[in-house]
Amino acid sequence: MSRILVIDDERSIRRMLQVLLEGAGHTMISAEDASHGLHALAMEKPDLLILDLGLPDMDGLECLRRLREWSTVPVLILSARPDPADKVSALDLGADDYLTKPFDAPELLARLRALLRRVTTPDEQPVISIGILTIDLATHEARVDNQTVPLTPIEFSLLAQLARHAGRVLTHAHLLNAVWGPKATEQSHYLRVHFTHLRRKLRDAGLDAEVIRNEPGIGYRLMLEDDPRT
Amino acid sequence: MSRILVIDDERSIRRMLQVLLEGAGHTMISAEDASHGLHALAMEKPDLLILDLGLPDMDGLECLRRLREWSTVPVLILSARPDPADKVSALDLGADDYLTKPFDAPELLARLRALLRRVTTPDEQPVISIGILTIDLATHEARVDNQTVPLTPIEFSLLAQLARHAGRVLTHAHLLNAVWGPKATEQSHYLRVHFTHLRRKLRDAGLDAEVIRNEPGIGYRLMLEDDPRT
DNA sequence: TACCTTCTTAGCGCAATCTTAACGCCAAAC
DNA sequence: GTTTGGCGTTAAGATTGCGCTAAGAAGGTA
Repeated sequence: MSRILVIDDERSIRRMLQVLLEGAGHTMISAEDASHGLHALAMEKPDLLILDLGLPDMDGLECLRRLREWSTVPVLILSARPDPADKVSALDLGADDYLTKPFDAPELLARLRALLRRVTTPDEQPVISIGILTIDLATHEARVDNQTVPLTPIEFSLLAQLARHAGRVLTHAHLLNAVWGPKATEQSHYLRVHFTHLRRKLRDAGLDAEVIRNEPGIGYRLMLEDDPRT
Repeated sequence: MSRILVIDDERSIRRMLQVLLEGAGHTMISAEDASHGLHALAMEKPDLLILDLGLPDMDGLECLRRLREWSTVPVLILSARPDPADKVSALDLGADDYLTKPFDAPELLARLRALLRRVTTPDEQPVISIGILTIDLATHEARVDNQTVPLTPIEFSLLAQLARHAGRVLTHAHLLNAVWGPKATEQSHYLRVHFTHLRRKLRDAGLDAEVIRNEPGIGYRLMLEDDPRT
């Protein structure tokens, strides 16, 4: 998901954050003091910085001030001091959020998500790419070879459902529920008709229609790669 | 400095925030329940929203979810419940920060400054140009070939909405919220009528009316270039 | 008051899309 | 070898969504 730099001198905290962040799908880079941290920030260009204020070689606030002279990376401060005045100085020096130790792990992750969401540019939309097929959830566009395939609303949402869980089988009931609502979970013939249309349009656009595969009696799946196990 | 909307049902809190915010140089707008708050958000377009989760007419999280369907305003949550799980849900529904009552006034102000600093992006240009069409958000003027096109307020704000997100599909609900407010999210026939008028005026001014394209069942989009597919 | 602009509401026709039904195919089960 | 259930395909109504027009309603101004 995102690359996160942690500057903290305590090995145990770094360990704990590593488990936490990688468990959430992020990549973690770490540094154990301010000078290495600033160097890593310049070299690695992470998406976000978690900064402990209690560093051995430099005051944490000073570190923050220096990096803000040239970097706009979002910064979440970790600190053992719960004094509100500390929070105010850190936030005014350019920090984006401030958590006091001990912190609640799910809350930390949620605050990271909030920061990353705010920072990722709005045109960096959720786009799913599978081979030459790309599905843009925000603009409701499906492209093959960068050529837009005109899909109807139902066709698009079927494809989007499959793409969201690419490679896995989605049951008839799941697809019907997601596209037509809970009242249609029995109408599996809808799927046969609309998948015919969808496959035809994808084939006309130059895509191997085998990418949408049927699992008899179960449902449908979108193949991730050309995986020629019959 | 900034215009801040406060949605809170307690008069005493609103009073206190008023003193606090205006003392810091901001302008405060307030609403005492969710429905008035959503209305004020659509009408006043504040720079930031402070939302209390304990509202009389609607669950605060529901209110947040609704406004996030069409607004990207930064939101700071105020809540009496310190449960971390509440924080996680609110942050994941689109909140940017979360403070529990009672809060420290200077910390609140600092967190507001941090949010506003992060959000006030210099890239919101007052003039948007797409081909021979230019839209001046400051003077509320639309020009084709440097010739002013006389638009009514609703027509202009529809066009401005599309232009702000040129190339992307804006859903019916998004447009209706942005132009008419949250009470009109179902009245999609408004869009048909006013887009007819808008397209006619643009066509009379010499612009290809195809620049405003309909995505059936979804919404409308402003085409970026002449993209003669189909 | 009268006039003018703008917005709201209703209704019509058309085209795109969806639903429904019917038919043939295939593979597994009997 | 026959039957049966699930699937793909096609085509015909039925429905929906859209563009458009026009007639009130509302609000502002002289």
